[in-house]
Amino acid sequence: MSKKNSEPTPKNTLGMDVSVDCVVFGFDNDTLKVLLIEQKQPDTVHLKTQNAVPGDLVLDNESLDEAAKRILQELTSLKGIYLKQFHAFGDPNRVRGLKDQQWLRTFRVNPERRVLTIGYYSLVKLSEFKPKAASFAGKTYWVDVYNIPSLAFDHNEIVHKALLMLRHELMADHIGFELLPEKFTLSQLQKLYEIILDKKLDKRNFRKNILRTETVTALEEKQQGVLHKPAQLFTKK
Amino acid sequence: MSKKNSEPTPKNTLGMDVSVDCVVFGFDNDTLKVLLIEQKQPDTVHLKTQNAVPGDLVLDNESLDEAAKRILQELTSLKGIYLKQFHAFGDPNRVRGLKDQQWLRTFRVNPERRVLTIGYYSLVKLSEFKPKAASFAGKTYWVDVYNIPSLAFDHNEIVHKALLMLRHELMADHIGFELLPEKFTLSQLQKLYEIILDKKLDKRNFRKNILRTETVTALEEKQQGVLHKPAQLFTKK
DNA sequence: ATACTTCGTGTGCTAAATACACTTTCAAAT
DNA sequence: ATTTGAAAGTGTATTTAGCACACGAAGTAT
Repeated sequence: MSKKNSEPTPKNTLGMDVSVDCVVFGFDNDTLKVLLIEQKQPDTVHLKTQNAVPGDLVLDNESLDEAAKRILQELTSLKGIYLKQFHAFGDPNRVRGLKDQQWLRTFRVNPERRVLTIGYYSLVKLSEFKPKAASFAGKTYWVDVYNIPSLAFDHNEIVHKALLMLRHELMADHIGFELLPEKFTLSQLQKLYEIILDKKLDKRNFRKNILRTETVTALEEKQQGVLHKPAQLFTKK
Repeated sequence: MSKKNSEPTPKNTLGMDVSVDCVVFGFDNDTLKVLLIEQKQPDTVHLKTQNAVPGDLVLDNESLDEAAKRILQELTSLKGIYLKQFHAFGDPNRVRGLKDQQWLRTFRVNPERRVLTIGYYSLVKLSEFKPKAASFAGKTYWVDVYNIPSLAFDHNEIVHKALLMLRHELMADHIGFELLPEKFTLSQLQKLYEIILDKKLDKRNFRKNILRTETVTALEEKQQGVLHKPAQLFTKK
């Protein structure tokens, strides 16, 4: 085998760890929230814990989409969650914090190995969400997407980009109801849009638009127990 | 160090090879083309060579964007080429062809290692393109994007997705002129749009639109050497 | 001079986007 | 029973963007 002749000089024999990070969005009727986890800390280290977006290494026999689905299901029991790959983050210096390196040294078999992460975002019905203990996480929190604390690694950048991509897709594909309960009113939906897009919308025009796209259908049912005129309920078509 | 207590079971210590594949688009005034390379073949194997999209492993100290830029510059001397990450392809079975595995065995230090690839597309001015010998490539070809032969790995899928993303971005950001010479006529630009979007456009409406977006500026110069009324030349703003 | 070819432009029509305000319906309180 | 509060639900007029359509102008070649 005359490898030498035809072969380009072999490069990068180190390999990388590949992880998937999920920016999980939820909506509580007032604010758009992102799910954070408290990073597990080494027992011996008594620093303040860091928060992060849930993520994990991609297993050897698992596709990226499968990894993302698994991460979500380790945090919650929900099935059929909306999930979308949005960007790969591969800067060689994305892990530069002291705490980040400490964390890697404790929880990774090969802490020196470069880590590439594939960003996904997912849309979750907060009403149905029940946190579960996940192997990679301690406590979980929901925080306002417009007021995110400083996160581990490059997760602030990841969340920011996820929001931009979500805005894009909300306009293009009207996926907003994925964040609402099964049954919802058009006012709820409008408020959701206003918060994600960060601007006020006109009620009548909004309704015309949504009804024209035919992504939702009216139910024969009305809101109950509100102290004003009850709204008609809708569901996704 | 009581690792055992706080640590989730370590997973996936194998690591992956991460590569970047570039779908390079060019335009020759009639067809939208994609740059393919002839994959180097092991000397001892006398099979028909396969074609592929240019790509290479990401080096240890290199970001994804840098890797993409390097791959392009190994094929051509051009600088400042338009480049955009569009998707990560990470199916564990993306390398399933016999030839693909043979190729990996010859040209990769760790041929069994799973390979993840990050897809980029780039827009190149064909007129200025001069192919260069790249370490990872044999000959290079331009082929019609609507008539792509069977490619190595999952590169047919990669090219297809790149085209979809290019269409999206062409509409949103009017990046078409990246495929044309410095100076171009609006008719050339329109033809480019028609070919990328695969549909006919109305001349007057197209001009109104382009001029309204103000992505191009008129030059004080006209086409020369054409056997009809010469068109005004434009350049990107 | 003529023929040939593409360039470059204006208008009317239709559809979509936007701005805007009042009446209705229910529950709660009196 | 009546009133009050609070969001629901609805129509129209105006502006703007999208679309279809045809002909004279400016150059080259003979």
